[in-house]
Amino acid sequence: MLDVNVIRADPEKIRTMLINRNKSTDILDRFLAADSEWRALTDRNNSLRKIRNEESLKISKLPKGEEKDAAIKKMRDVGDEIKANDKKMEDLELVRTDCVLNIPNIPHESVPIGKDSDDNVVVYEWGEHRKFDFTPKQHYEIAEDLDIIDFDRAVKVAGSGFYCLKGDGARLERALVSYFLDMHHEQGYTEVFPPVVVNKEALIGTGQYPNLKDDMYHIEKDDMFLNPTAEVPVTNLFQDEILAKEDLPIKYTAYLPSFRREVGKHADTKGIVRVHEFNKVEMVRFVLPETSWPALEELRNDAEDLIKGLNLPYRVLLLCTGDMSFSCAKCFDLELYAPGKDAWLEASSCSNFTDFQARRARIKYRPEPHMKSEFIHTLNGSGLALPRTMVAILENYQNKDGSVTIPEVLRPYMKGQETICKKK
RNA sequence: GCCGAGGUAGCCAAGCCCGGUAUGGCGGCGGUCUCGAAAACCGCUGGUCCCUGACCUCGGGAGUUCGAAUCUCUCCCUCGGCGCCA
Repeated sequence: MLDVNVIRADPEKIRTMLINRNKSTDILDRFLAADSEWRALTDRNNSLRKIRNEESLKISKLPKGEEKDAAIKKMRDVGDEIKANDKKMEDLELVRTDCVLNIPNIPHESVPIGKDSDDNVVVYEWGEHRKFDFTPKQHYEIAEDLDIIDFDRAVKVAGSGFYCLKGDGARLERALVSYFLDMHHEQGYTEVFPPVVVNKEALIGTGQYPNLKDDMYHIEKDDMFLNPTAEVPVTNLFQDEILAKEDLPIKYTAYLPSFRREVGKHADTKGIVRVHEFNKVEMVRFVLPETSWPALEELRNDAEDLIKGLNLPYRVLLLCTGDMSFSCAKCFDLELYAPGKDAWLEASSCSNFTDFQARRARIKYRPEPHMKSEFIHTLNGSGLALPRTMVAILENYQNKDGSVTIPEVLRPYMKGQETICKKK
């Protein structure tokens, strides 16, 4: 959520931003109209309340009689007008809130202006693309040959878009989670395991609600949602808090399943590149405003170190204005190269949300004792999404005989095992 | 799920029955004093705005009233007891 004062002060800046983000500017005009009317009514009610407060106190001191009755009658009219104005304001408030909750964050000046993913900028690539002396297979072929992922039986349990890891596949998943969390621990993050089910307030806090509401699983009876990303429960842990300045920065990491309905997205239906439920390790940082830009670089480095450790080729993308998600001021995607598919797979998204989420979730700090509290800045990044890391490992580490070599850093987590071979 | 007790400022409490300006303590910050500190004393210590001032704020929302922390309804949360249960 943007500061409404910023919107009022320079609406044209917001208009340009919306255009750069490929969004309609109607929302801005609706906001401005509702806001000015709302403000006028607020002022009117403010002065009416002042009168009522003063007169009510006088009434309490008047003796019973005609004078008192007349004063009460007069105040009854004032009360009625206040109530009528409140009623009008209710509708305006709905429009105002709806608008302000749907206006995206302002991109940082270093973000390239562009229409869609074609305009994203490749910052750099890392790692050699392996030369194969055979035709590399796709991950689902490898996985099915090795019997480490069962797609068909998972469908019986949950439907399409779900999968079941098995044997060394399940063990590899667990090894990856442990490796990620241990690395983050060394990078100074505190591990948390928050609830997997989140409420609407939390989703508003991080910006998934209302604009992504149709892409989440909703538990109607309790009006709860299945977590779409650990960013939601972790960031909202500090909802409505004023954090001590000396406690910042706070660095949290969490391993949590994530759920996405993926409506209307039909690409990559085969395999585990796009699925409804996937595990992810997430990093979240709560920082002082003046430190959030260097913190974004650090966060990205933390994620990159995981990939480097696994020795997977990857590239860093700087997302353009049109492709960036709603709450971001700036976002880097880390994409792993998958040679079987011959494609780049997004395994991490590292973003600075500046004060956008903090304002929605009301997370503040006090710059100096007795000074007004101010919003902190929040950042998060995947470190990393499990399925796509799994895909990249299977495809990059596959051998001619159908086996897969286990990356060295994961072997300690798998009792020293070096390869995943076909069971006889 | 049922019954009971609660939710008041950073923290702890009073006020609620019986409606009339949000009361005290702790902690924190500043000042006086001191070589310095402690103690003592004084002041400050929720939010918004068009900031000499006003309005809002007692878990959320609605209602009654000239006026609601206080009365009524409703929802949420915490604690305790009972029931059910992996």
